[in-house]
Amino acid sequence: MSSGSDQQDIKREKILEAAYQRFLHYGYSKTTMNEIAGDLSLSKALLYYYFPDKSQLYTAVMRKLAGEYLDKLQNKLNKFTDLKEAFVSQINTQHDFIVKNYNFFDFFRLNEQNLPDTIWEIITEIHQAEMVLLSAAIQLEAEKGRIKPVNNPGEIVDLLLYALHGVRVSAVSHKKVMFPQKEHLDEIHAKRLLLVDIFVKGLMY
Amino acid sequence: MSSGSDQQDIKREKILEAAYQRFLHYGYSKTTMNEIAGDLSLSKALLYYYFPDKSQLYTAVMRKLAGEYLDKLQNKLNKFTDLKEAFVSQINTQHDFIVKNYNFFDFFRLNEQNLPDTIWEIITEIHQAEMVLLSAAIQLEAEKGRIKPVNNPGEIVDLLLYALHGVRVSAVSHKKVMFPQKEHLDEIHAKRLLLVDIFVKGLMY
DNA sequence: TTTTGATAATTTTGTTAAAATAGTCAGTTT
DNA sequence: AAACTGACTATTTTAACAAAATTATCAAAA
Repeated sequence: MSSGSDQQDIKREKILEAAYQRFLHYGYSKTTMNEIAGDLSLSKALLYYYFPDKSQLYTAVMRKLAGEYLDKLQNKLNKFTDLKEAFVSQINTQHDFIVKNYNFFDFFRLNEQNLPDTIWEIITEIHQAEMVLLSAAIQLEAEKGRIKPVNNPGEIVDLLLYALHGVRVSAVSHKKVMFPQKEHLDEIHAKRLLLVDIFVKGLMY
Repeated sequence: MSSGSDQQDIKREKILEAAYQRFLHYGYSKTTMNEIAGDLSLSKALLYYYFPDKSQLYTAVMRKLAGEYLDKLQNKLNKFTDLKEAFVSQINTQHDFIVKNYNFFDFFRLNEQNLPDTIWEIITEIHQAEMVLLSAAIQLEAEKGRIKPVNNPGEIVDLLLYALHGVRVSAVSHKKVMFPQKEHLDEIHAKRLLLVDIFVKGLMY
């Protein structure tokens, strides 16, 4: 990382920030490279000096957000006292993250099926980081004897994360896909808390 | 239902069957009304005598399938001995149903976002029927004192069904949407069994 | 009442041209 | 040399249109 000069890193950050604001307000497809350059009073060509193309600029922003998200998650998980608390932290942190950056993910809602591979890589990275953190939490809880011994914590975490992912808004607007509507986020959040509650009890003796 | 003559009903059934075969092999968009008519050596116009339009023909087939699915589910759920068994029945029956009719749902995979309302109505009907059956199972189990008393069984069933719905194939092919790939169905099925196992335990004392 | 051939209406597909935007590069500035 | 730009090219998106395929209708026949 950061093989360039400090000056370069600072400019890179500025571009990232300007791009983030644009993507957050207008989404990927309604943001042009010209506009981002204009916001910074730079030429478009300079953007290409710092980033190979538009999608990799978007990806870089996404990567930054992911880093911030994981940092926050890690901080919270450093001081959990029981497993449920750990899972709840995950849900809450993710909820806040989604709410805050909702419009940024327009890109996801539109492309749905065929997101670029780089995006999937980041999603996978996040998923794996969560796996590590939460698996450790399970392990610890098992060692303390508060839940049944688990031979494969990763499998359990994986299952829970996917189950949580599936918790979408109920019958009325059954028409759900991978990305929920903004109005439903709180309802989803509540359901997830309930699921975690039941799930954790299911892991106990 | 069936306000027409027996003859009419028989013909209707034949059309439904021919349409089902076509949809199963080629999916909705690659099936033309001419082809269905051709399979039965009828004129296309006759299809419109029996069904108002193509999408309602598809819907009628779907409705029939849904009926068969729910019948099977109801039969199994009539003789469950504990709650886990009931949930497992649901998973198994649904799994068989999806495997058998996989190609029929091409329509779903393609349209994804904007399925016609009639389709959503059927999905909602199925969901509600499942809710009734499984809620009753929970109620019964609670009365027998095998799980904690539940003030709102529907909420629990709803949660489980959505959680199960979210159980998709893991990290590698993270690229999943509402409809899983055929090769992954068995893996998903196994995960769902595990989830039900934990979930049911979580409902116990 | 059931069925059809002929025909109308609509949707899909393919073509093209224009506009918008992404992306490149020779050359200038610091 | 590193940071930067204006002018350029390449690619993608959009709109307009015609042709083809398909859905849907209907008057008349069986």
